[in-house]
Amino acid sequence: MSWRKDQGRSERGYHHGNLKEALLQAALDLISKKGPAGFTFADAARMAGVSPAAPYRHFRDRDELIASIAQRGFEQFEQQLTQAWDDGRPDTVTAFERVGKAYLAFARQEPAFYSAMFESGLPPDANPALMAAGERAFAIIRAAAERLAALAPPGTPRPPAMMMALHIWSMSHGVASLFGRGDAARRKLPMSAEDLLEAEVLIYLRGLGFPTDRRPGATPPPLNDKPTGDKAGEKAGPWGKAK
Amino acid sequence: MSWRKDQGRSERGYHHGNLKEALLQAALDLISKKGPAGFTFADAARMAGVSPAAPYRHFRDRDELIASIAQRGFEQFEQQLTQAWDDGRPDTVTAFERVGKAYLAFARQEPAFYSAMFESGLPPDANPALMAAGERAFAIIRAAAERLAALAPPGTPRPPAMMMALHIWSMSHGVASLFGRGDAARRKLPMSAEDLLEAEVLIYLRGLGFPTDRRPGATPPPLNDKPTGDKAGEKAGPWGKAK
DNA sequence: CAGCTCATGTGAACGGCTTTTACATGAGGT
DNA sequence: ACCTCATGTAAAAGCCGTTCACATGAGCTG
Repeated sequence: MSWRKDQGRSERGYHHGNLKEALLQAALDLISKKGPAGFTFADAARMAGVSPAAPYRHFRDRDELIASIAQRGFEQFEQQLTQAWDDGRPDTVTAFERVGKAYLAFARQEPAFYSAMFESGLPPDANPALMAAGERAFAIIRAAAERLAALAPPGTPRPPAMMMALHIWSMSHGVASLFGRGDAARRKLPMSAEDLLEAEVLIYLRGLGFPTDRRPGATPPPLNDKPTGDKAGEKAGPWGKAK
Repeated sequence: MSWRKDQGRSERGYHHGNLKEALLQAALDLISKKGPAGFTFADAARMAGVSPAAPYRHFRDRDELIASIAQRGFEQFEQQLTQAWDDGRPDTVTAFERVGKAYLAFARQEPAFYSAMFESGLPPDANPALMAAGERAFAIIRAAAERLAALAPPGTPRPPAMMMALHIWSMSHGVASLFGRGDAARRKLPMSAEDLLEAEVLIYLRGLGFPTDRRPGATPPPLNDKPTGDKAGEKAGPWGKAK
């Protein structure tokens, strides 16, 4: 019984009672500390106070545990994105930018989930449920892009919503994985990852012809402006005072 | 001697003669097949035809081998980017887009290097040489952005080159890691990763005020156009016929 | 060429991990 | 009270990373 951690609150009998949940929780802790590679099945078992073989009653193998975590991550991710999108309130562009921020916030606040979702190296085709969860999360971005595309200024060609969604996703994921987590490759940045992503998305939207003026005192964007935002009052651009 | 692979061409004596190189090569093979997590030190030793302890004469531990590969990857990466950039010939915008393509091509053609560079989960601060190599590669993108920023159309605020470089990097990395490798999470895309990235960069540049017209018969972009490319002849936008 | 030295490779061993198998426990239904 | 089956344990096999004492022989020195 050397594996028995005495730290466990409640004395438990032969059966744990809630092992599956305990293992998922323990795995989350471990992954956030040591990355998905450093995480070991045995460690999770130890942390849950059971023998190294016990987890096999709940997960076929180590990969299935990680896949479960990734799936759960996508579900929480979907929730966060849904909440950020808030069905496009108060206006489409504002809500859209909020989605970008939520993406980054999730990567930062849930690095374990994020790692399991995007950096675990699992074959995505092997797990239909996992893939479906991922697609549901992406569907939020896709729906937001759809609404945004519908507002494309008249006179300009309407951008395909799917393409916009993929672009936004790649920007968010790129910023998140390169600069998003404290542990990850932190380079000296002239601005925060959040500001970086916000500027990127704004410039991109402007490239599509959306007006992106957002001064504090400004009236809400009419969304049917002239194709570009090049008019008086815009002198700083979407970036701040980056050196 | 059960580990001795008879497949080795030349019969060798007690000493391998070129073990370090052989290990790096073997590791590349293995990583491209099974990802950086699936790669094992012992496997590399087996493949090189030496005992499992031999690699320790050349690498402090497994992580150092992976770091060596990552470093080498950044060096090759820098070469490819430099070549693609070609000092901005024949014109800055064309060369800039070529850099984006080269980024993606590297991720696709050298998945093992790419994994080691960006997905190995190594602490970047622990290895100065590795970090330096990474920064040299990024410097190419940065230099290209610098040249591009200098050509910003007059009348618009000049975008900070560092920010542009970070944006381009994050787009490229985002597309590459989400859609770039055959093995990686391949979702059904309406267009290739290459086209996706190209459109993304073009839209972004247009958002900065650069003219991005690139029809086959068109004259080389004058680069001092009116702020936006919204003029006759532009009716399809940077995307193709995406559904 | 003889001899020395040290980089490089070997064998064996330790501890840890993953996974399997036979067995133990006890919660919940009959 | 009894049975059954999900859940947990113990033990073992096989792999890996890593270390250490020892073997080999390439290359220098004289």
